[in-house]
Amino acid sequence: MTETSWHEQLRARGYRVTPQRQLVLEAVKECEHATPEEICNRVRQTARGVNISTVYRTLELLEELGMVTHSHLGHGAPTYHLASEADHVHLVCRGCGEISEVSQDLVDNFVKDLDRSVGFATDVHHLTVFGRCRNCR
Amino acid sequence: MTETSWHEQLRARGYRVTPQRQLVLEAVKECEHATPEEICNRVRQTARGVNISTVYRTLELLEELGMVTHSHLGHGAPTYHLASEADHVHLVCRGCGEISEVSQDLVDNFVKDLDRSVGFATDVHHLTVFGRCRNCR
DNA sequence: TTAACTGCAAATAATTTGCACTTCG
DNA sequence: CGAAGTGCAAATTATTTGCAGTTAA
Repeated sequence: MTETSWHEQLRARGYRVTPQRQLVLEAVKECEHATPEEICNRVRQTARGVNISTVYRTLELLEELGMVTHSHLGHGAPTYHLASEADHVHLVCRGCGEISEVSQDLVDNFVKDLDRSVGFATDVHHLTVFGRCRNCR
Repeated sequence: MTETSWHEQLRARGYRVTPQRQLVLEAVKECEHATPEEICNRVRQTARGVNISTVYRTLELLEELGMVTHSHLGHGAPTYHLASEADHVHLVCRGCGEISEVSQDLVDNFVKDLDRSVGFATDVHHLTVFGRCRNCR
């Protein structure tokens, strides 16, 4: 999505382009897998800060617009990342806590099976698999 | 697991068998997919109540013993169920919110693929798939 | 008897909300 | 100008913790 296109997308829906929204989106781009808190801190490193409430409200909006998605990678807060870069599935190791990513190809068959057998359309972007990595099993 | 065997399992590890622990386990059995809060309320319908802290502490213990597991089925609190009945994977529909279950056979291939390609041992009991069900897609 | 357990109240963490003030368009 | 957005502080929700009193073994 180009810079101007998401601005227009916002305006078309009656939303406004504000510095806060631009900063939050920037922060999501820069630090993949960031919690709302982390995004807030990141933005605060710039001249202009943002309030944590605004971060939550903005992430909700950006998610509604389909620009970002979130995953639950552990017990704590969810992590956000660009939807356009969410072409992978997260593997979370319960042993060392490491988060790795595998390409979507690996889940294609699984997704097809779910569709065929129960008509379920999987949201692959939101798929997180818990278990143990090669080193910890 | 038999009634006595888990009592022994507790004692063998220096833990005690208390009425609260028995009641919480009962509640988990009775209401599948219950949050800690719901479990607490369930137990409170009996003569003896339990404190919510005790519910949390007990669930943690039972999970450590491998008797219960939990899933994150939505934004709220996690839901607990018997490990022995966790032979299924949860599908959560973003449209109607319905939670359905599919047998583990369906994910077998996926699990094998993950193992083969990256050596990851999937915890199938904890796998939750978000998406849209047949009616809502 | 005594270490483990529980209840209670207070602390923490994550998130949401009401409202007065600010700003984009 | 006026509706949309923001900051701030207070409210909520989910969970954890310290501690003094209780209980299983």
